[in-house]
Amino acid sequence: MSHSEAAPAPKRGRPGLSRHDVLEAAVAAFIEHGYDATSMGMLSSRLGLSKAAIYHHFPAKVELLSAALDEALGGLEGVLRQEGATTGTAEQRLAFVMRGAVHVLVERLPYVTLLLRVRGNSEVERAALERRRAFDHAVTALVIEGRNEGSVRSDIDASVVTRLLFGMINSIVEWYRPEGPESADQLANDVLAVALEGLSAT
Amino acid sequence: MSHSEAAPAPKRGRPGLSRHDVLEAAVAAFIEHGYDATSMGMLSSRLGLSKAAIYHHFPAKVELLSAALDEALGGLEGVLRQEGATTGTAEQRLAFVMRGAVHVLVERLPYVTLLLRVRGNSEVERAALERRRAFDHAVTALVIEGRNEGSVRSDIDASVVTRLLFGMINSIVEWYRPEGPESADQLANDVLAVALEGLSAT
DNA sequence: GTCTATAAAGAGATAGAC
DNA sequence: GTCTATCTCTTTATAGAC
Repeated sequence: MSHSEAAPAPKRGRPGLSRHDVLEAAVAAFIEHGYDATSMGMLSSRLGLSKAAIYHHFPAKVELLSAALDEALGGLEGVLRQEGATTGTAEQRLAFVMRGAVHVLVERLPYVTLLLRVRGNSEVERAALERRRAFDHAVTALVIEGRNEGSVRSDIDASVVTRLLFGMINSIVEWYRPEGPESADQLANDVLAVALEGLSAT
Repeated sequence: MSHSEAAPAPKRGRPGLSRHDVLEAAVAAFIEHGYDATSMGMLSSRLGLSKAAIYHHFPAKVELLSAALDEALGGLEGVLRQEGATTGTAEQRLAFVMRGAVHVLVERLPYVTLLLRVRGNSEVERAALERRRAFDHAVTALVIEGRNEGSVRSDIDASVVTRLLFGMINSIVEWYRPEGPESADQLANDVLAVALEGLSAT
């Protein structure tokens, strides 16, 4: 193991802020004001640190964004690599991916929130959008398999269905708070129920 | 009728840009880069106009935002005032409001897109969020009536159902383009179908 | 209705001390 | 690992000519 920057473990005394502390505060600020509109000065006052000190942890503002987006995308891509995403009927795999996406969204809420606000205004943002599109395509493929299998309704365009489905799931970042009454698991159950069965009674 | 600023009709010759032209360009830029991150310089180069000239049409940057948000909120509030929103069963009224929201969203796409990105970082934004919350509350009330009536499923929390429902509807701004193959009416039908019946076959 | 010029403040980033 | 000081560029907005 290297001796520099490898272990962000809380060294005793007052070692200053860790890379992770800085990233967390930055993501919170980016969500509040938008990435472009968040100045290094705002970050430094939130952290109780000078602007220059932030550059010790990250070489540029855009690296903060890049690290945050990677955190979100890694989680979503991880769901597709799990066994449940490749085993069973299309219906089972689709349900697994939806449930997994809800869990990632809840467990990495600020990072995914930031990802969903990216519009492609820089190289870093465009690269993130590209990875997000790849994830969406994988889900659309599952929806199409489900139609062929007869488990997903086929009277509506597959990509419209996928978009509405993920519109519903992604909208969770707008209101869900982990400290609230509903657990991630309950939430995932509710989302699955509404998405599959609709909101009509019976 | 007053003679100044009343009729934005295309006066002959080259009368310069209208207030509406400026607003449209500003909203497009705000959507691309975010309100705070959009500079008056960016607007002026999009319009082929100097920065100073924009101040002839709007006294401040924030007035552009205010006018745009009012356009979106006026449309949504208008749906609630129509007869279909106050007549019939809760199920019928809820369907009417959902359909109406989809139509407003499509017809005023850029304005609603901007509204959905507002986070409350200024007085103008907070006022818009307040009006949006009032709209959401009216819809939640319809969902609750639907549950009491027996037409909306009651095994899931009413506000969760409402949020998922409008999460789905609002997500349309992320991908729908009026020049595409689907009309607003078809889209509204698809949204109603998926929201009410779910995406499972049968 | 649009322009040039400018004011005053804030942006991202760097140098070098401690 | 954090600081102060500073560089250079861009920001919103205004003044005043045409």
